[in-house]
Amino acid sequence: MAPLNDHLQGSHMDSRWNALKPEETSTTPLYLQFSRKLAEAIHAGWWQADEALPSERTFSEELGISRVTARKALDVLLEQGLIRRRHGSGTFITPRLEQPLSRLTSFTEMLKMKGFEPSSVWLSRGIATPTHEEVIKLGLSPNAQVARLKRQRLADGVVMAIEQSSLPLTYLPDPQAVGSSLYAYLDTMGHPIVRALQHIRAVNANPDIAAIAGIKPGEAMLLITRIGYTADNVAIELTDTWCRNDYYDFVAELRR
Amino acid sequence: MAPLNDHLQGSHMDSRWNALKPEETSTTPLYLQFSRKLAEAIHAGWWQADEALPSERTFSEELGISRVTARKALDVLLEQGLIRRRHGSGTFITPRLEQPLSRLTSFTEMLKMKGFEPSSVWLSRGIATPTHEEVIKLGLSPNAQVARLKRQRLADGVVMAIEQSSLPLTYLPDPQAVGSSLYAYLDTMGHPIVRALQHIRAVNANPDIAAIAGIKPGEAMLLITRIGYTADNVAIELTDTWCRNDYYDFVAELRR
DNA sequence: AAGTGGTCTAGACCACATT
DNA sequence: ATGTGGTCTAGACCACTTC
Repeated sequence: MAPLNDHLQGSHMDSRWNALKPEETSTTPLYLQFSRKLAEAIHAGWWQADEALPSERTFSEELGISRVTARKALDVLLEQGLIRRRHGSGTFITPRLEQPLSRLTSFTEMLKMKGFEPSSVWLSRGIATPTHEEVIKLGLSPNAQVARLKRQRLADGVVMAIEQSSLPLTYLPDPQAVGSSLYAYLDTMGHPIVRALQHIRAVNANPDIAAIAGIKPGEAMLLITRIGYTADNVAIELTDTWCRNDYYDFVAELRR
Repeated sequence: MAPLNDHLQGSHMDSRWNALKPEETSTTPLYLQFSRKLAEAIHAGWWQADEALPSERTFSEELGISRVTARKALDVLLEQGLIRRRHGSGTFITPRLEQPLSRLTSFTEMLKMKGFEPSSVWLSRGIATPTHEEVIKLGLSPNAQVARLKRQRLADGVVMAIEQSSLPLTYLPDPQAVGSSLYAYLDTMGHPIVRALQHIRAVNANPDIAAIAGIKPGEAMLLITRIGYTADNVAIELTDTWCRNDYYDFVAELRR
């Protein structure tokens, strides 16, 4: 028991252990319950940056779960970049400044982290005959039609990106029904997108896009083409996002 | 024993099991040994796309390792997108077409996958006084100097990218000593880079870069700024990579 | 009903870091 | 020497898919 931590070992920590304990009634896996609760605790600032968490064995004993399970929960947070492990030394909170890591920080996530308020404005929503690209990438039959959605993405009122999505009409029969979140709508319709492939490349803004985005034609933009798949591995979403490079950049963390 | 697989269960599979068995002498963890060998086997085409692998229990018994260990090895390949699991059904090879997934496919990786032969040509290697950006991002002291390396990245003889790296002179005292791989050199010097943050954004090519890259000024390029960290979490590498957008694009897979 | 992946346990040993 | 993360085991039960 390190003396330095004594102020945390009394009733303070007792109530904290309780907050981390798994619910008897819940059916979700123990390690997921614990990993979520621990993530909340970290975000709530229970520990300082670079401060060591309780050891895996301590978690195990205090929470009444096996060490393997506790460790598996920590694996999840490690994967998210929330914590780091030092062999023989301990498990540590990743400093906030270095946290924009994880896989690929994107879209509204980054904006929210930077403190912006994201919003969006519909430019058009309707039904169209698919382009050649859409037919191929969405695997459409020859006469099928697509729902096409186009909108501006704003942060604090400034246009940051233009987004155009196409979906087979069979999956989105009424484009007008989509609220502010396409993904949320697909969830409620029973066709959630669970996986997506994103191609990221650079393009010069064409006059149309430039006008809508409020930049000069020819300016470099990031063009992200996303293909979204359902759990059945069917491609049902093709989205192009033109991002203003002066407001947008992507951060990715690589490890060896 | 499914009759359909009988042709794989005889001597064929016997020799295969041996190829997957861990080495008695090796000190590397069992699950890593197995995961590597299995990855090789998959790339060697032991199984077809969408074909089921042997079950976790089968691997466990045949290889003399516990199921937990076998499963942990499979976790690694799952993470890489090489396999997929279907609860109650089995573990399956990911079709090649969908494999450019993983985290973020980049640089020479993608080229090699597409069958190109990567190479590089030095444009300059020397010592310089750091820019303001370098001082800040590398945390240099006021009078420190940097080693600066600049090169063309080619694939099958065509320029695909321009890369400029800066490192504190203390970590790279002799820029001329670097061979074809900066990372390999740093490894041998005892300062391996284990983690890197990459910022990806779009820029218009300036005349200098355009000339070297063989494109028109103003063309959109991907600019990747990478900061590489050692195990001690010290930033020792700052690299800008300008990528020709007609040859380069990044692919990332997202999951929910 | 049988086979598969998904979760969980209790205990063990090793390698590394700190003291 | 002690504590920590890293690996490994043998066995168990559940949930899902397939037949």
